[in-house]
Amino acid sequence: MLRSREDAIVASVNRLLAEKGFEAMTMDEVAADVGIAKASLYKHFASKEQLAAEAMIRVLDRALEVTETLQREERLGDLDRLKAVTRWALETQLAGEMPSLPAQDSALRSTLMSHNGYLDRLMRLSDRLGLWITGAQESGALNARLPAEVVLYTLFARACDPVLSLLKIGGNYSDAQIVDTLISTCFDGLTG
Amino acid sequence: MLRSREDAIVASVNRLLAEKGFEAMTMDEVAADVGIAKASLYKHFASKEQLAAEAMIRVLDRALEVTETLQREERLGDLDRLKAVTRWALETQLAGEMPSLPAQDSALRSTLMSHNGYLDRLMRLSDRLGLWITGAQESGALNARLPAEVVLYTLFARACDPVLSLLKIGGNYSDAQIVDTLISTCFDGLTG
DNA sequence: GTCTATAAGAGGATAGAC
DNA sequence: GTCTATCCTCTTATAGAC
Repeated sequence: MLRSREDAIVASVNRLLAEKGFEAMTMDEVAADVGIAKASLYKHFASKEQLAAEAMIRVLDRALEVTETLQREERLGDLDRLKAVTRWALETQLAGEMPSLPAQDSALRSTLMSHNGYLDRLMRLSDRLGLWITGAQESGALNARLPAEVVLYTLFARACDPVLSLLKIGGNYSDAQIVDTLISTCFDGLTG
Repeated sequence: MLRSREDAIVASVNRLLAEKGFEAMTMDEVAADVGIAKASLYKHFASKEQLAAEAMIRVLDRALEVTETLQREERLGDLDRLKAVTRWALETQLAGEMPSLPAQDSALRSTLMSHNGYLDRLMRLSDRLGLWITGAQESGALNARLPAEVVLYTLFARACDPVLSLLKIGGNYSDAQIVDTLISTCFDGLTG
């Protein structure tokens, strides 16, 4: 019961973070969205930063599940796997479930960087993606002149790319078209 | 004299916006950075949002100058021009002079969307880039299956791409390497 | 136009009863 | 663990003297 209440809180936080970002999200909104008093939030989580960290952990866990499933698909090449996990991230963003954190907020960053649960998951995910990246580079499917670090950062950034929300707001394309287009521009570039 | 004072204010705002973003920048910091009292700021500019709009206008004016210079270079193709203006944007970001605004803040967005000076410049820039985009697509230099809107949004987004600051923080690459790499991933993709 | 001082309000976090 | 009520700090913006 406590667990499901906390799940509900984190689910609300996740959605609000995706919708408005960390700074614009207020603890009053979270409490109202969950349907409890603000003070009760603090019985479950120590701070707004901790709440954001829990939401990120939830997303990282889902990403790790996705990568594990893709790893088991033996008919897939490493480039296919990278595209598939990118597709999952774009679809998650499209569904309004990809929390967006500020790139440089100091208070939040220091909380995240000292949060072992978060760091552990982030490193496990980075390691797995790193293996796919070097694998795809060795097979020639990915540009081998790009440092693996650049590829990794690019994929993480594309998972939160504001281009998706601009296209969504424009309303001229279906969700599937948006995802396909962004996969194409990310991997094949604008020159195609 | 009034003009140069206001120039100094906007220059500080521009730098602070690039460094910390709109929400993290405070009017106290701006006043301290310029070296005047906070109340004096409000004799020049009505609000924090107006200040951000002025900083954006300054950047858009510089972008328009860059595009005009590139338009006059007759030996360049449209794709070369698009790459050159993207390069300028990345170098501006590297120099800590590209203001970063939140993608979805409502108060700021409504100020910007009702600011004629801002809107006018944004549309003039978009129009010019739009001509280059369709030109490059017609000559086959740019993927003609991509809607011009997608290309335009992608270029705007890459001008503020967080990947640049991640690579800069990492410290493993020179500024020139970072810019070349991001131009490459943007136009040629990760597959190369 | 610049300053000091302060209003006004938002938002994170807590006290203390139940 | 939940609530109401409140604290406290930060930040935007303004008042009013010079």
